[in-house]
Amino acid sequence: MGVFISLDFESSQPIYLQLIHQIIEGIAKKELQPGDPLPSVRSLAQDIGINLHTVNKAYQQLKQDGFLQIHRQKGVVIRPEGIPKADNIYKEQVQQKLRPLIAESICKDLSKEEFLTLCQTIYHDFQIGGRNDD
Amino acid sequence: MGVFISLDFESSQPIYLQLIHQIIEGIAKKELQPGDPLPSVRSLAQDIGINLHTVNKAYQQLKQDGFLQIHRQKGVVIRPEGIPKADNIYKEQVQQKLRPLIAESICKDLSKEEFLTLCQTIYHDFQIGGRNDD
DNA sequence: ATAACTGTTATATATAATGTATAACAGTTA
DNA sequence: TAACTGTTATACATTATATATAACAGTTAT
Repeated sequence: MGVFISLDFESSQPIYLQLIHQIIEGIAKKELQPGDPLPSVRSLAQDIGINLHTVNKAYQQLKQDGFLQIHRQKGVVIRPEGIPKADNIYKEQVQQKLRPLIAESICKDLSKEEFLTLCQTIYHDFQIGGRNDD
Repeated sequence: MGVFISLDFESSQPIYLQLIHQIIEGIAKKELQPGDPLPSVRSLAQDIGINLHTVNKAYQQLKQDGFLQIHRQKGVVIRPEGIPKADNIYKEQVQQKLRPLIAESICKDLSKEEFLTLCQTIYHDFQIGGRNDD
């Protein structure tokens, strides 16, 4: 089971945040599915050359956000019951994060249509095409 | 000209970042237009009860990003030539910021259509009061 | 039972980011 | 001259980030 984590140690973005995003992307791409095991804090830390506490910080936050389930003596797995669905509170949090990005884009004359196209491109990268099963 | 800055000192988000976002939102809403003056670092700092260096840090970054023009002995104004238009590099930066947000939304079963609707709502918020009919 | 493995906790250290506090400088304006 | 600009420098405190060890409590395989 290969580890598909790529970190940028030159980035101003904290390592534990990059780690969180990489794991979430793995889940979004269905490379990681509910029940799938993740490396132990020690093995993953050694594999990517960082401290086990940095890995643990990422795991703890992912657990807090409902992405992971952690058994003290067993191990770490993707939440078997699935990731908690988006509620209204989450949607507001998303909007709060989108706000500065959209404001800046408006200032720079990036049209709404272009912005939405940028979003669509990312969805395409994740190979999600607004699937309809009716 | 009063600048409506509202900061959340309890937030984990740095003050200078909140300040940057507020000013950019003001420009996006056309409340601040090219050539418009901004308060001096000292007066704005005193108005909102923070240090002048915190204001200066925000101003410097906004200058770096092309939003402000700063004359050493004159003052600070919204860039008279207008804000630099979005280029491909900027679009890639936007996508890089959108990526974790979209990945998380996919994990939480927020559909692409719902996500784009959230974006649309924000665009609608910025459109209010931005109507200039002549 | 021993050894190797889990997550967890504690302590300590180092560096950077953030924010404040003073002070001074150089130039402009009233 | 006095009051105002942005700018720079220094110092300090707090928090965030990251690492380094060490130990603990339970599991699992040998």
